[in-house]
Amino acid sequence: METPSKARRGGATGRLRDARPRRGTADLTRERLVTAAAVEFNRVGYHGTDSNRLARAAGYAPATFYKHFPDKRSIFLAAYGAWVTAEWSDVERLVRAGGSATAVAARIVDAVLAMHRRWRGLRASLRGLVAADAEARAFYRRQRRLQLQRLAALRPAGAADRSVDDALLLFTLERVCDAIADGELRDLGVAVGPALEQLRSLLAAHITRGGFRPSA
Amino acid sequence: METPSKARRGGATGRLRDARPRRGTADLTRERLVTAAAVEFNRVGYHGTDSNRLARAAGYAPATFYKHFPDKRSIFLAAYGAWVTAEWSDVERLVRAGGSATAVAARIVDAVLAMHRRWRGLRASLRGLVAADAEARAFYRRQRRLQLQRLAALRPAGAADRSVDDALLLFTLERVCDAIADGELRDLGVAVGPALEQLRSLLAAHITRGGFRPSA
Amino acid sequence: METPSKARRGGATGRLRDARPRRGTADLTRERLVTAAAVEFNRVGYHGTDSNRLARAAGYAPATFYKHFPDKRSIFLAAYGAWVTAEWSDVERLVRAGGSATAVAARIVDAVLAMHRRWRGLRASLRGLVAADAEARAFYRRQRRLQLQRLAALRPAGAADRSVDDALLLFTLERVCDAIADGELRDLGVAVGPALEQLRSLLAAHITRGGFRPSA
Amino acid sequence: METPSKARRGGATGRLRDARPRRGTADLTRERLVTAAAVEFNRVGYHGTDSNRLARAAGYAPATFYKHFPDKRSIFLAAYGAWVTAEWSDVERLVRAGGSATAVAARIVDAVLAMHRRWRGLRASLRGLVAADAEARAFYRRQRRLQLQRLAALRPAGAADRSVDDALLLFTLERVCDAIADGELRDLGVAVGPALEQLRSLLAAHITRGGFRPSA
DNA sequence: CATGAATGAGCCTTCATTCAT
DNA sequence: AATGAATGAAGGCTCATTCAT
Repeated sequence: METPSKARRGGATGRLRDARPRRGTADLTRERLVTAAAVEFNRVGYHGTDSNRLARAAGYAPATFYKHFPDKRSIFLAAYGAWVTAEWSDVERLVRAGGSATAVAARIVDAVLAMHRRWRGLRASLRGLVAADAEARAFYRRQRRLQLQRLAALRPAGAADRSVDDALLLFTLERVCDAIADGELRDLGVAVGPALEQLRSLLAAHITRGGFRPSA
Repeated sequence: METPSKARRGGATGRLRDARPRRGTADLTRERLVTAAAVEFNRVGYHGTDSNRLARAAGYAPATFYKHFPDKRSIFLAAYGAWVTAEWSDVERLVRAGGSATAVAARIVDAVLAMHRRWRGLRASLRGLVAADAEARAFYRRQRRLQLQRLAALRPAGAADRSVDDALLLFTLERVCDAIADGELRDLGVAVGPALEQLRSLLAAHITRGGFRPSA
Repeated sequence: METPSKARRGGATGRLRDARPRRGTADLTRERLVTAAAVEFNRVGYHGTDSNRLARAAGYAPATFYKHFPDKRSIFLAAYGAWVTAEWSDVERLVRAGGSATAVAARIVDAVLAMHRRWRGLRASLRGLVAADAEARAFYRRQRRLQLQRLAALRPAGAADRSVDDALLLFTLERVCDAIADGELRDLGVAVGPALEQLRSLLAAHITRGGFRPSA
Repeated sequence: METPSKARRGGATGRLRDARPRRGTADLTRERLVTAAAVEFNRVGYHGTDSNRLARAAGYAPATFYKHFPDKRSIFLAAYGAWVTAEWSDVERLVRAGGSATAVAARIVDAVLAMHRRWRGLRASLRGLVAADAEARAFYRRQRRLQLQRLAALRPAGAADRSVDDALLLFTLERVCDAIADGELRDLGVAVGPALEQLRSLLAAHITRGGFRPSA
């Protein structure tokens, strides 16, 4: 909803020259802005850049930015939304790929950790913004509720409600992956390998218990 | 209450114990600044105030702030440091008070949660700053290492090393208390009571296992 | 005259040649800023104004200043650079106008003195800045080297090198004109007329000796 | 008048301990302040320090500074006054030492250049302040008039007035020594040796012409 | 659709200076 | 005589945001 991640290339005005990405469709422009912003935020943090630079990073002028987003926070949340979407696409793909609970769990944990590592700057900024800004906080929690729904959707139709366990699982997974990605665990002298292993078995147990796929 | 700089001129009759002496010692001023800043940060967040306002909130002029702190981040970290110290004084007092592992655990969890609730704004700002600022991050992790040491000091002299478990305990305790204090759990539809109960038994088990008091 | 930002809204009837167009080109804005700054510095000195006032004096808001100059020193040096350019345009024009060495010398001295008188505040600030600031000093000396080159360029192609004499001449001319413009000579009881006469014959002799024009 | 350079040591309150220079006579304190300020100004320039630091450099508290000087400018001018006095003591001593005009001239030029070299930071600040501040300018010119009087006093009683030549001489000597001390000449590619030689013969000629000593 | 020059509010910081002791 | 904590005015600079084209 917030993040148009579908590729759209052809519809530009057939001009061949003019290297700069000007005069595309509104959606294409918006997408470029979000993508560039995600990279920028990840690199220097939310407060480490400004809307003029974000626009320039995507190849546009400052005012163009405000044609597509009401403010800086808004594009950040769009970037985060896209990030969550991408992460869940990964997860759902891995679930669909099938295999034993242990195998699926391991793949998911690895994928999630990879996403947290690659985008740890973005995620750190997210935590900062969520801490400081009510609207960002609301958006963040809305995203998490959506995640719970996606998780529930993975289960058979008539399965019992497991939202509490799901929540704690999400919560733990996210927090520990952040801690590993940021080097927080290492700084405390806690070995990463065992912690990861624990995450994997936690997830495997969860799958086995409630099983979030109808069939193997 | 705001700034008592006027309205107190005439009464310079050699009174010794006057209320709020303006020309106090440097230490007293610093302490006042930190205290006022903690309240202010807790109320409006790190980015919600500025050094001039912090000074005024303590009853001083802008320049006074910079006589005591090199910058805004610095006073924030001082405030957080004081907060951690206060929390641990509580914890250590409760440990010394004695009682069954269950009783001690319950008291500690309640005290920690109370501190997180009372100062949830401060803690949210801390997370934001830690996410954005390398020096704040370093300070934060140094504080946590100190906490591990304090925790270890509570155990009998020759006890085995349990730093990994300690770390995960601290981590969980802190994170869950933040989540409860911020209403994050509630927003996800997770009941607070059971979560708390789980925290208490986690801590009780930890005490029983490694026992952090020499005598029961 | 100060800041025409209000009171000019309605008349947007497609007039082409409007007075003082606000949204002009960057170059025009920059030029306006430099011009206004030169006047301002000349009037109240480098430390007598600030970047906000300089912007306002040119009819702009504070931030506009920083779109064109990184700092206050920078615009000052730009203003001084423009001043030097203007002075040398005068000098070169007078040289091209031709006449006897004596006549040319007299005209040049008069022109230079006029420039020093008109801009004595600017020049005094220059000396102050050069005394205090390493970068300003470097800029100033670079300017003087350029002057030496311009002077050399006035001579016939194969003429012998006279850079030492040129330097001393520039040096003397500048310093005495400053002293006269500032009233320094007068304050010492030294008559200005004779001093000027001496400058003129110094310059005339220099012209005759090395002759800085190919043809009389 | 402005600068008490006479040594005064004994009159302190006979205490032996207490390393800090507290509770001396007012004159002694003032002298310490001026001396420390001269060194400080010379090192970091007028705008490179502040009155608090000047006080600390002399071993006193900020308020003490203002017990002895009305403002920062004032102590700077006192320091400069002391500098001029010291320079002229040198010059007069060298004149009294006797010898040929050439020898005396050489010694004086060397002494003056040494003073300019040693205190080039102080002198640069002086030029900056004189450029910016009317009162500093007035003080500076008063000092130069005093110099003219001292110069005149070196001549036989009934000698003719030579104030114009004296002024130009002082002017040239000062300016060229500043230029050499600051490396300005060198930067223009002008050799220092010849320039100095020229200064010496200028001065020697001046001595011979008007002779500022009655007898050798 | 895109532009880019322009903005004004406001933050962080410094400094010359004072006052109660 | 000396202190040192305290000041308030102001200056340099940034940033999210807008407007006329």
